[in-house]
Amino acid sequence: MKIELAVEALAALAQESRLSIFRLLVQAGKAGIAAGVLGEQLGIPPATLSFHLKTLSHAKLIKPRTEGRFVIYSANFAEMDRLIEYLTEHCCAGDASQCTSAKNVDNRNGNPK
Amino acid sequence: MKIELAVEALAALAQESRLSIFRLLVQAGKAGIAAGVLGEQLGIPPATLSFHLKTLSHAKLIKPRTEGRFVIYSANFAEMDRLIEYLTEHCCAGDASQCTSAKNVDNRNGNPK
DNA sequence: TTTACATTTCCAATATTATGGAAATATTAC
DNA sequence: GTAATATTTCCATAATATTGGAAATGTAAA
Repeated sequence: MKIELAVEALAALAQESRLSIFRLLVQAGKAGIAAGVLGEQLGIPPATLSFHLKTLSHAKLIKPRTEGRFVIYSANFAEMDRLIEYLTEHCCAGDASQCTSAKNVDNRNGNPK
Repeated sequence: MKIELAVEALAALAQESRLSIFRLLVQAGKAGIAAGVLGEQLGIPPATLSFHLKTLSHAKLIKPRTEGRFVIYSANFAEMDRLIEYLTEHCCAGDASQCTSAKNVDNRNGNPK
């Protein structure tokens, strides 16, 4: 992943309305949620919602699909994983003992987590 | 984690210089890197660097420690993990089959990853 | 084909963030 | 002390993002 893409994805998530939208979509899974339902649940007016959905879509963090009059959005889990991988890449230069992150601690030597 | 904290952390990372700083520090592990070295490696002037380091510190993504005249910064792995957990919380409502994320697929039933 | 509904685009006002020179502060070496 | 080095604060300028009403667009049901 190039840094420009990572910055765009992070910027897309770095706003309260958009982060709320994204989390609802992550929780909803493949089924997704219609734009109008998102707006109603979060109390965001249509124009503002559309602006935020466009920002998240452009960052590839969510994907729209059309069903009749509705536009259903769902999270792009692959892209989210790529972003997380980018953030943790080469963590502690591959030496887990240099790292306090539980996730990265190799416990075969019996070290405490 | 409260949403305000998550937004602050994401906003801190959503800028090219700061994301570069953070990644260098993640790779450096506990040892960390001095402010001046970061500035030199990334070609960022002192005032600008200090502004960005303050932003990352305030979001608790990095931690400074003083060693003589130097200020050594290191990544806060625990906070990074908390952020990632917040992003992926309740993913697909706990039903991995609703989710295309390899990381979240439970393979005990022999489903393809 | 008219009507209703869902969503997006347009636009202007407002708010927030980034940049870096110069000066101030802090620490160590001489 | 005085000089040298590291980092931060101050500040003005410039750039970018957010908001939501009103109008436009797209879709489907009556």
